[in-house]
Amino acid sequence: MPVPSSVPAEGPADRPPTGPGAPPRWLDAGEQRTWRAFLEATRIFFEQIEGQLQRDAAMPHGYYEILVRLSEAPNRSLRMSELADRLLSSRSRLSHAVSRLENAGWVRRESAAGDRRGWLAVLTDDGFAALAAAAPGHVEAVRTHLFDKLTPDQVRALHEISEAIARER
Amino acid sequence: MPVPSSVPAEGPADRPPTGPGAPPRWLDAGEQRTWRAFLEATRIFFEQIEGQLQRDAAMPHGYYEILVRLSEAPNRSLRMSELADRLLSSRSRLSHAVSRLENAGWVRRESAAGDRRGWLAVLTDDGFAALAAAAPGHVEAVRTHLFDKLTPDQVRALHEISEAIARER
DNA sequence: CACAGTTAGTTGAGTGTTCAACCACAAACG
DNA sequence: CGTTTGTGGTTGAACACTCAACTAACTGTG
Repeated sequence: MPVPSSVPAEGPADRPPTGPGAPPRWLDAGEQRTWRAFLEATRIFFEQIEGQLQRDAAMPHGYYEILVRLSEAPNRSLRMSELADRLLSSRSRLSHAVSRLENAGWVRRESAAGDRRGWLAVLTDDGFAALAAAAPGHVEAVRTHLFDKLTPDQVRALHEISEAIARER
Repeated sequence: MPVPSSVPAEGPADRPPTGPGAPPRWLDAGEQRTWRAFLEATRIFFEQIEGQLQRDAAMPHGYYEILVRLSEAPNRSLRMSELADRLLSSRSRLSHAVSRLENAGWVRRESAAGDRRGWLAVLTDDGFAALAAAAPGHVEAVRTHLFDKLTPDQVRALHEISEAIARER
């Protein structure tokens, strides 16, 4: 017997409509199917993306994104905190990741002018080359496993759905 | 300058239309926006889900899913390989995870009858209780961060999109 | 200008995932 | 039947992420 298998019997009628004491708003059968399909799809998709990048370019997708953001920035460099914000990454995660990218010679740290607490992450030429080498295979994977599987209407819908999910926080 | 910033100049006209030698099919500006919105949405969403479960139930979402699948199975038990298949999990990941769940007293291993290589993962009463305690908060989070943000049409679309992405592999 | 509070960033420990190597048993094959 | 090949599952090392604690420098306030 699954725990949230179906809508359970309602609690007493005088319960408040929300809050910690309220009965859980279980998913109905259709929602349950949508939820599991969504989990399955994202799992399969990101596994493909991650796998392709790891196999062909020896980097996790998160590191690829760091390189992309840096490559787009003026002077191919960005303050650590600014980079973390754009990537929706914790400072800690970014700090660890940049350390590894630095060891690989793809990124270099430079202390920020005017704020002695601050550091810039700078994309090196080697880093740019690694990104340029990785990009075609990665884009192809995104096409194959995402865009090619959807109709133009579905792509539009996915865009709107994504923005709705990301809205507020 | 971003690496895949726009559609690049086409290569020689006698190039093959696909294969490793073909020019990359870069994302156009709209696809790029959709792709980034999708990444952002999934990142935000899973961070919420993971965070809620970690805070309130001290388990990662992957472990919650193991408990759910076991709770749904006859005798609350499943062969390791069957469980791995249903979760789209590697055997290694599942093996490590079940070891931890075993240490927590939430799952127990039982050798499978008839195949001395095989093992069953069995949900314990403590495990069921932990799942039952975690479920309401988790379901609420799924509602808040997914279903509540979408219109019924969008939920339907998300279901179809998810199935399309998961189709074939 | 002292000092309380905030911001930038790093660090290390703990946890989870991957990958390749591995052992034990089962099935298939000549 | 004995040997090969496949399957079920585990293991340990390497890597990545999280969380909390921490240092250092900046900012605002009286």
